[in-house]
Amino acid sequence: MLLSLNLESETPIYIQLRNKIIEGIASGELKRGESLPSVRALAQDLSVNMHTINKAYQLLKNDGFIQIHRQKGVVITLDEMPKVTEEYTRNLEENIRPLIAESICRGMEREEFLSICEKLFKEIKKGGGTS
Amino acid sequence: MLLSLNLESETPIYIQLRNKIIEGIASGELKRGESLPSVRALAQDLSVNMHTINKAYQLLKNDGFIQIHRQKGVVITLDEMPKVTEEYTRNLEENIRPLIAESICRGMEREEFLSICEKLFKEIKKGGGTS
Amino acid sequence: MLLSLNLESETPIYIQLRNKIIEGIASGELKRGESLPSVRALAQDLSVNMHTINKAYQLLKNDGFIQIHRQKGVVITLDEMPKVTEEYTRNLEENIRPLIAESICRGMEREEFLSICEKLFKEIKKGGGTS
Amino acid sequence: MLLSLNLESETPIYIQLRNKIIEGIASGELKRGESLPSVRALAQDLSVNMHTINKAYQLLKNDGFIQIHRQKGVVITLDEMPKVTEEYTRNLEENIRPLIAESICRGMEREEFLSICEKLFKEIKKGGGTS
DNA sequence: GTGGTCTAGACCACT
DNA sequence: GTGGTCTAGACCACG
Repeated sequence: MLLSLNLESETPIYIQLRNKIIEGIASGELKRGESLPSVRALAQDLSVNMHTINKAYQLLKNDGFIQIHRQKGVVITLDEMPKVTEEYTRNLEENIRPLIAESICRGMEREEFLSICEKLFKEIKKGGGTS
Repeated sequence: MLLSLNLESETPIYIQLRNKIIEGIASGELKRGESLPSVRALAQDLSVNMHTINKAYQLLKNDGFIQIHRQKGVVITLDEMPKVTEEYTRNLEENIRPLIAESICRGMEREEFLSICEKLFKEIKKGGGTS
Repeated sequence: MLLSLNLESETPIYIQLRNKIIEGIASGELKRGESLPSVRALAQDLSVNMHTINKAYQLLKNDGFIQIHRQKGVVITLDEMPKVTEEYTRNLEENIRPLIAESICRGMEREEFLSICEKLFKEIKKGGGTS
Repeated sequence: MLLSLNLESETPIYIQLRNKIIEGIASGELKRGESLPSVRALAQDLSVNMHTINKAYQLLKNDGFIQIHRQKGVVITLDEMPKVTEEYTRNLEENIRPLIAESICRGMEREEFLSICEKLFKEIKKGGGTS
């Protein structure tokens, strides 16, 4: 799996990293039990600070996407994937809401918005998208 | 228009404010040419600092949602609202993409995601929503 | 002479006004000895504050473009027009310099810049341009 | 690169700063990818407030002249420099127009004006100029 | 009274 | 140590 970062982005690197890995899981590119590079290795690979990688991994672990074993290293969770909790949905809505509001202001039709979402669904499931 | 802020949120106050105002425009609660409170007045109202309000206003001005009028003060833009530009769409996709990816991981069906979007569309257009 | 103002512009109204009048003189639309509306009349016409008009007139008077008589009112100067002083040139250069610098950065050729200037010269002398 | 400010000038400090940096880019003194001092360092250097420097940097970032890089700090943009857009040209003309109008009033010949521009072009490209 | 500019100093997130 | 956010309070230009 290729991880590309945008160092000028406003999005913190560790969040970008988290998102890429989640996208990898979503696309099926990263399978349950598959192992991820060690903090050190990945840090060197991407030439970013170890702490940054660590932070991303901790986030993913706390959400239950990955497991960190002393010896086996970092692997995509073997347990169940996290579910759609009520909290998650609330959070999701809170994140989408302003995006929809702005789209409305700019005159985007509901259908257009939805079709963008559909497109992204397909793109991600196919493992497409480098962004 | 009632503006409520969440001071404990991770989202910076000025972003929250920006979003609320955009939502107000989207819902039709704020109409073209309608004036917004002065920087100082709003600051006192919300008990936050003048500069924080100003930052939100500057953002909105730069995006073309409001105008800072020499005489009338701050008003919702009388010119055309900003459009759906290519850049906006690109940005929008970049913002939605990780949300969709995570939803997929958590096993949310495409239909469910889309129906949440539809719900939000309705909610906003009706001027609903407390968030 | 039609004076149009842009109330959302960053340029203060009284400066805009000053500039318009100077442009009127440059184009020949306003001739030596011609009279300008009184402060009150113009203020009402443009629906701006009297102080604003006054400020513009004072600027023009101080630079020697107009004369303000108790009885005859405001007229384009009957004396000699102000000249190109050393101070004026220094000032002019200071104003153009950053514009040229930015143009260079953006890859504009010297010829293009000069031709824009030539175009403006013609436009103004013909009394063209509403901007 | 030596940055000198005029604290008594009417031009806000952050604009002066912006202009100096753009001039530095135009002259070639500041090259693509070259890094600028940190907000705090420059603030101390010039004995102005951090926020003032920041404002200048934000302006330059928004226009695409610099990037604020997560690791390297502030650098002259590595991407393409901003171009001569239609909007830029419109703006430029609006800025030059009153300067030309006044020059005409004062009896400056078109040739003289153009030769001043040419002189400035040369001066800037050579990295000259103290202003 | 309005926004624009500037200062001083604080805390936090990120690397 | 970096930029980002926020506060508090001051002065000025504009209308």
